[in-house]
Amino acid sequence: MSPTAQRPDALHPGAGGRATARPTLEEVAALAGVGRGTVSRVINGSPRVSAKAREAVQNAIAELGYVPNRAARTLVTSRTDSIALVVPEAETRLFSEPYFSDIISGVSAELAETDMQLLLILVRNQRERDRLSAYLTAQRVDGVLVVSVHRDDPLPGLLESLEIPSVLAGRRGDLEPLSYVHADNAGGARMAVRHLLRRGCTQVATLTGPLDMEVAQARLGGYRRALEEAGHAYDEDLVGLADFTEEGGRVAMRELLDRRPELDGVFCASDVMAAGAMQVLRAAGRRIPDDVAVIGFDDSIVARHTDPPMTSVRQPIEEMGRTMARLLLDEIHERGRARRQVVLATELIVRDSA
Amino acid sequence: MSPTAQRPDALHPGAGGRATARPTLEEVAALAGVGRGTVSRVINGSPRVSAKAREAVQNAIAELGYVPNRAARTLVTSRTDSIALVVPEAETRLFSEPYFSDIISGVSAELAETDMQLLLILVRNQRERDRLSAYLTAQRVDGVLVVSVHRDDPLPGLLESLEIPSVLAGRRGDLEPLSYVHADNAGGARMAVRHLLRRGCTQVATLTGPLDMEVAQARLGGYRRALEEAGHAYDEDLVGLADFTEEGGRVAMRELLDRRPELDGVFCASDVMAAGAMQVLRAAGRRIPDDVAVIGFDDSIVARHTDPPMTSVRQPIEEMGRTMARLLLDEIHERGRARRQVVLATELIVRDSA
DNA sequence: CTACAGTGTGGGAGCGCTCCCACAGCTGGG
DNA sequence: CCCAGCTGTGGGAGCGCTCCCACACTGTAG
Repeated sequence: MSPTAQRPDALHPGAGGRATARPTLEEVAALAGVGRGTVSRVINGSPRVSAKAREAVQNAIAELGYVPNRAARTLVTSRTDSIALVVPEAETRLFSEPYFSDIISGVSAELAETDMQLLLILVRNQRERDRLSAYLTAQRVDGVLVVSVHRDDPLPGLLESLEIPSVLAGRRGDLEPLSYVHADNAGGARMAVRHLLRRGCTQVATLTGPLDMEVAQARLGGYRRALEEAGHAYDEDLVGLADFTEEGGRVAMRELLDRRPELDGVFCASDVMAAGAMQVLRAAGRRIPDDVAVIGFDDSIVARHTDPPMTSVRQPIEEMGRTMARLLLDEIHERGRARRQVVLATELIVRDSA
Repeated sequence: MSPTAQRPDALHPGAGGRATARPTLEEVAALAGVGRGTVSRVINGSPRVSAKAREAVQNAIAELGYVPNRAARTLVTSRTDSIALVVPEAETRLFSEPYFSDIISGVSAELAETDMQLLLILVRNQRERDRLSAYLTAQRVDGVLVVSVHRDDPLPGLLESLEIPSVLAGRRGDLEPLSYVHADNAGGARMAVRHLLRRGCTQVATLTGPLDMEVAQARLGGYRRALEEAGHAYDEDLVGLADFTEEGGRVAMRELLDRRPELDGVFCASDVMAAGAMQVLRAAGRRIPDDVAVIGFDDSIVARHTDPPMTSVRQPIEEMGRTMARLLLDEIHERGRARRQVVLATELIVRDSA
């Protein structure tokens, strides 16, 4: 314990040592020799302050290590300077896992510049859903991000009627009134199927997600469109209804093989479904990609580790998070601005499975 | 718009229709025919209230749909009723991804019973680290959870000196003064290596994580201990230093094969390293598990999808999150209670790679 | 009958801000 | 010369709570 030993104490340079009470606006004002109002104006960036006063205040703030008390500010402005990221828990498990952390990472990156706080709210049952309603009604956040939506999810409706600024990842349907950001699911699917056709597949099947989700619908739509553009008739027997999960992919793939043993390509609406499908195909003695080419969706971590490594459609998830945050901040600051929609491009990552 | 059309409006049953301003304590008091103090006592569960008054207040609260204003409460109590989950971003990428969501899921589950809010703070560079310091010093949270720690991470030291209740996932070293929760890394590693020995391996190598992390050290320690217990000398040539990543695993595995071509088992301190190692082994013409048996750590999603599916050590991550939250709440409510440590058991999930 | 604990209660003070009104000082036009 | 009209400024009021003091109103002991 030498006197020069550095201690992580660097935050009260002015104060004479131990952690005293936090300085208030009034103390800053006293030190700067101005009134409370002037200090407040400086902090909030008002132009109506003389250069001299502004400098005095800034020095005082630095000297005291002043940080505004958020609660006091919230009490009078009824802004909270915080937004909620709501995750319907059921979805988290379905989506490829990195999705979740990447969205958060993007949102957080965008928020880092502001002094907004990010509140995380997982909703896993009706009770928690009710709590969330009460929470939102009590105006405890300035805005809401929703990570994934089912067609019949009541949450977006609630947000709409409460008129809370909000942005969804994905949408409920074509005419989603709330702002949302999503990847070009249809385009990605179309790109994948075209890739299969180009490499010579003539019997291209698909494994879908749960069709009460717009993402699943959109990916199926892209599949269908690519086939039709290439002059193939849409054949329902080539469509395997599944649920984004590995086990669902296995089951649907088996049925598909029974119905259409001659199929030579499969576009899967998620990587884990594709992984399941690949297991089934291999068990059935099909070589990948020679007998059957397989493409997944998400470009998640499993895509790199299947055997062979999987060709997959990548969506810019972190960018989606960033965009969501940006839209939300806009909506919060310019109340009543029109809702906005953003579609981000997807990309085909070609590996060895197709 | 029929008059009976249901609107999601159920939260102001007493109010005569449109969203009016939120009711205050005072209005509740007026309606219940009591004073402000009595209402406050009822809300905060004080015993010094007559049954009659309590009932009147509860009715008034229900009728008005009253929800206390958090900011006002915070202003006077200087409790914030929120805790921060801090994620040093660099780590997130290293750890197998589900780790992150599972910890959050556990924490959130535990918090659901309380009215604590969960704040998420990602720290990815020095600037954000500074902001966090200011944030914590300004007492904007009642407690802090830290998701993963390096030996030289300054954050735990800061938390210690600010005396903020905090719980770490993992620890810096043997004598970690802060509360922490971690999996039995050493035990899991030992279990894995014993499994390899039991199946007949005689030359068991290991791939380590970065040794400035205690987890990596502990897993290496478990490896060493199992070998010594079985009467094998510790052989440095069988230890490949890596960094938890897939590429790191590949590089270290190649070196290991050069040094000790006769090795017949590898314990890897993470699944993704094991996946990288398996690629290298296969490329070198080794059959898994017949020529070389491989075990990973984390039992993450990749473990199920490698070829062959990987035997791996599972840690109870969600349970870790839950426990962290529980310890933190205790520490917040009983200020100055002794720091606590919790170690949770790991489990060997046997698949086909060993 | 007075004294005196012990309950339950009302309401003032005050947490640290922002908002806004009043006012001082300084132009410049009539 | 006065009176607008600008800046820039100080400080009162008040946001919605909790804390705590003072004050009934009981009941029991002296």
